[in-house]
Amino acid sequence: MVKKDEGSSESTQEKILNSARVVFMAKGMDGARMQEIADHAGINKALLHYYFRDKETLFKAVFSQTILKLIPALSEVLSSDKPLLEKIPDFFSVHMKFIQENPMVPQFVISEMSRNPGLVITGFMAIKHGGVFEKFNKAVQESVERGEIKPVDPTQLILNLVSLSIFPFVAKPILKGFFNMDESQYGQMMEERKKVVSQFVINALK
Amino acid sequence: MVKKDEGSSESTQEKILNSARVVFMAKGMDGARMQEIADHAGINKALLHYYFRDKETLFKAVFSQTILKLIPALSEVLSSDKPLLEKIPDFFSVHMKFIQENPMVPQFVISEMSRNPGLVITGFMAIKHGGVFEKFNKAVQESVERGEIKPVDPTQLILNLVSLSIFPFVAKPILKGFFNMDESQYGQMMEERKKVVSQFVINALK
DNA sequence: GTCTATAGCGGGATAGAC
DNA sequence: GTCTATCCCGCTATAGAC
Repeated sequence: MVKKDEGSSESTQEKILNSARVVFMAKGMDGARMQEIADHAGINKALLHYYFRDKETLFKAVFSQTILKLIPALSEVLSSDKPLLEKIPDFFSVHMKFIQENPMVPQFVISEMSRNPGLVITGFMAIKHGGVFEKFNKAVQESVERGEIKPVDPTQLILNLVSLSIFPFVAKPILKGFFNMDESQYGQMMEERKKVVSQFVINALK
Repeated sequence: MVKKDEGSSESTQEKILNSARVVFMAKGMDGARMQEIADHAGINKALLHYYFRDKETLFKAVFSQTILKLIPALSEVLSSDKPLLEKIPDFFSVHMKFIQENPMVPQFVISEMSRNPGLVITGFMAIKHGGVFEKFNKAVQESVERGEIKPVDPTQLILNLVSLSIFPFVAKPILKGFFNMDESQYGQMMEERKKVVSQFVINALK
């Protein structure tokens, strides 16, 4: 809708990818229009097809780029060398910061999952091969053995961490409407939430 | 794709709504095709438009029907008269059971939120006017005063409850792929989760 | 109420000049 | 590499017979 990149120093390819990211995230694969992406990039449709054969190709390029951005944020804290209980606040801090800076990503990933699960799964396999998960499993196990935390299934714990940090962003429009918050009140609540939720999880574990 | 309702005793209107629900949930508003809904209902496109003027009208009918199904499940436990700590397992049991029986609902709601936030927000206002939230607030406050639980922001607590129960369903394809689970293993994990997550929250509160 | 047939157009993709 | 012009299919929606 709005031209953004006129006269910038980005390459055309970069302009297209950035514009496509914005539009795909806002409208999803089906809702997005090649025309709108072209307009946003300040070029025409033909040139879009010159760089990316078709819509599907462009979408996949954007999607894998997005997933590759998400994964380091997910991995970073889980595989650090800190004791488990200190990882928790770090996890929420880093993870929620990433989502605040890329607010459309979780919703985008979740929405496109039902359209093309294979694409998403392939993307997330990258984490697995990094060994992040095994490392975290071991840290939990050792922490239990040292009596620092109650026995807990590491898989369920990760699910809890991710659930608690992602969901409130995904449900943002519902929350804002429901609690009658403006943007700054919502932001304040999410900021508060980083602390609240860390303490919540630590209490549950100790 | 598959005819389902031939010779059934449902009214045509019911057939349409049921088929539309299935197709819209699977493909979203943009991805759904009127032809597919017609096929699924065993009628033709023209008849679809006879009952529902256009696609938007049909979609809204399905959507509000869906929201109205979700809300009682959300409200039921929160506003019961049980002590707070007994509400927790009830909440997860009822809420997760609902989602298991209507697995596409959360993803549907989340996906369509970005397309039309107003529609979703209006739907959820029904809870507010039921006074469910105030009742829960009060229950938390009293429980804190009686020293049964640590002080906690009721809003954040609800967010925690909903996050913990909804997210693993929304992210189902990722989880199945990531942990390499088949359908029955996934189901078993979610069953296990009802207990695990109740205990997790109770530990965090006490 | 239910059907067949078709209008009408939005939008992805391509031809071809520069 | 970038443009204008256009094709053409898919899909919503409607006309009109029964």
